[in-house]
Amino acid sequence: MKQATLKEIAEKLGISITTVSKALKDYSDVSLKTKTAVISLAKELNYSPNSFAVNLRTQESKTIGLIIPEIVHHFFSNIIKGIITEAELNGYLVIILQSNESLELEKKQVALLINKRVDGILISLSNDTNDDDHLKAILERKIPLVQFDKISKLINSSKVIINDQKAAMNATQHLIDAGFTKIAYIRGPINPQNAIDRFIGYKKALEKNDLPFNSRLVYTCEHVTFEEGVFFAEQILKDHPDVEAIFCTTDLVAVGVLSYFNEHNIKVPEQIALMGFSNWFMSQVLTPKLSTIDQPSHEMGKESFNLLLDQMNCQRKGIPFNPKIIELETTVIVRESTLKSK
Amino acid sequence: MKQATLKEIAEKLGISITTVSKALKDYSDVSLKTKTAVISLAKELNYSPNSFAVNLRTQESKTIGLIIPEIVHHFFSNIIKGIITEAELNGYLVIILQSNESLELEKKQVALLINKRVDGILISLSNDTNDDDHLKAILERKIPLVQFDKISKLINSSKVIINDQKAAMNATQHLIDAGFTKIAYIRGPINPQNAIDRFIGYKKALEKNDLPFNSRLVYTCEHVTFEEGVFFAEQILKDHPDVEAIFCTTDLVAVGVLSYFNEHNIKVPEQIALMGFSNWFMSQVLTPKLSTIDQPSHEMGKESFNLLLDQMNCQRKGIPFNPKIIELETTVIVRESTLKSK
DNA sequence: ATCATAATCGAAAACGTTTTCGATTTACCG
DNA sequence: CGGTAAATCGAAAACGTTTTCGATTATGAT
Repeated sequence: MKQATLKEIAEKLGISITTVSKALKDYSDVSLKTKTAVISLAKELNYSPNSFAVNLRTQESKTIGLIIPEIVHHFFSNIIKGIITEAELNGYLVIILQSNESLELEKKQVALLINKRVDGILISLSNDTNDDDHLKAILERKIPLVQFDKISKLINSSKVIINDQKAAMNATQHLIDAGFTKIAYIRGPINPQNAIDRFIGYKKALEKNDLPFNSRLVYTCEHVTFEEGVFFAEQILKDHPDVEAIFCTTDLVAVGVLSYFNEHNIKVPEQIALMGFSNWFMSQVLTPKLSTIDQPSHEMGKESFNLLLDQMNCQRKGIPFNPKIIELETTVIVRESTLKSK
Repeated sequence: MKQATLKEIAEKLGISITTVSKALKDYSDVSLKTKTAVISLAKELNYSPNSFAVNLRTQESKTIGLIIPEIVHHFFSNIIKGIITEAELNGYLVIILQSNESLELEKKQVALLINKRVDGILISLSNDTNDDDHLKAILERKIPLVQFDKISKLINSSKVIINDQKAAMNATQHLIDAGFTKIAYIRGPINPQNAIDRFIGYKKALEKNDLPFNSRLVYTCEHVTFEEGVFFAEQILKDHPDVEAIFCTTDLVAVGVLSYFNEHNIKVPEQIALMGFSNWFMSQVLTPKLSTIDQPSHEMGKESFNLLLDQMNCQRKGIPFNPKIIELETTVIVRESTLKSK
């Protein structure tokens, strides 16, 4: 049972391919009679256009590429879900690639997507990324591009982000308000913009409250893993036995810290308070429940796709497009791990 | 900066398109001299073949489709990771769709992938799926197909699964060995084969140990959520105050149960033991740590892709292909939630 | 019957590649 | 120098669609 083509329909009906094509696309210069004949035969033969041919002819594939550092990650998988559901609603399919936090792989994947001639690219940069050339290549080819979450400020594309500085400030302020003054910070890697911004937010909150900033209270993750959380928990205790609270760049690291504390009978928050970032599902089922910052991940995915869609539509119509930057709201989620009174 | 084509290269070199194409594909009937000339000019112009044209000509796109019930799910996102990394290594890209546990959407998505003419399809069925027609349509079109995890036995395709019956038997046996006899079971929905098999495994383990099977000890999830775990925890306590252990069809549900117990000061495992299934990451950081069954999710993704690859290769060469079924090993992970002695 | 207009259709080019097969050129040997 | 084999090249078809533009037919008014 081979796939039917326009040619077959045309031959069976004794008309031209052109007319069949036009009938199916409801052109006004086809008579009602032939239209209905074509449509019914097409249905009968279970015709559907050969997308390879359509792609070649129209120079677009209704397919976009998505490059993400890591899929097995509550925050990112939520974003993916937001993107692909929104894409499907708008007739687009999504090719997903995982850069594995490697710049090298990320560059290969960008090249791959350019060669595949996807209609647009969505990207969140890897922790390793300290270089723009591959993103510039996208812009040069005039391929619509949206960056989200981990972005490069220098690239003039649409972006969907949160205000990481403000969010980290709010988190730190919450700790201060809850009565903690000696607050250690486990920060993200040196490259990502959001790790930089969150660190600035932490510092600014201290300044604002006339608390001293001590760089020895800051620990830097390379890979942002559970294991690093465990490791730094021990380290912090050794370096600063009098630390009152720990703020982590992301929930996964906080869970590592908590795991170490639970293992060593250190009471959270009685002895040390703990604050995460991202509101992973698991943070609400831990003992104690983890205070954190909620990021609207699903919405971030949805907005990212819609910005890309806008740009792709402009592209098709030849209308100039001005990149937009969307900043989504975050909220402090207060749970048990930062409540001194308890 | 438009993309270079074979035609442009041919014109600049004063040779035919044919020769350019053959030179780039290292045909033996092109002289070394023209080969090097073509290759160097191609590199200079940054030539890469137009994939739309290649697809049309070769009738394949080096793209496969993946339909999965839910992305935000530790088990499934691990599978996805396994699939896309293995696919990329073999020169394939992956279009991911999420059926949202809905049969209707799953059918639409299968139709979408068929129309897109992907080279192959990987699918894990939704909980709603109690009907085969869309899968049959895939087979009829001779599109390579691999089912994994949640499969339909009636469809003659390759499959990658675990032995759910055995795994659930082992889990139940572990509970019995640990000294629990009155064991409630929170099972998965009625349709999925793996939910059926796990239930059978639970029953068989009871029989084997001459323990009575009581259908009132079995609770059925519709959506397999955290909330259902919470709900059934309360229900079970009400219905069977003397229950000794609860075995859950998946970790997420077990976490719901545990959450309810923690909230109501019911000690696990001292008062009631708790066993999950799937070994989600979070199960090891809960208090108490959750005993569970480990499923090799990453490997499941990898094997699934490789089975599909075998079939796609046979397809291309016209070699007949016999569907294979791979059964991966599971292991019981004993942690705190089932250790009576503690 | 004539002509203008509207309605309907189809030829053909184009998208860019791959591959078959025939044509041409070169090399070599007697 | 003639002839054969080997080396090198290119014309053309094919993949299936979309769209332009010219051709044909039908319609209606005069």
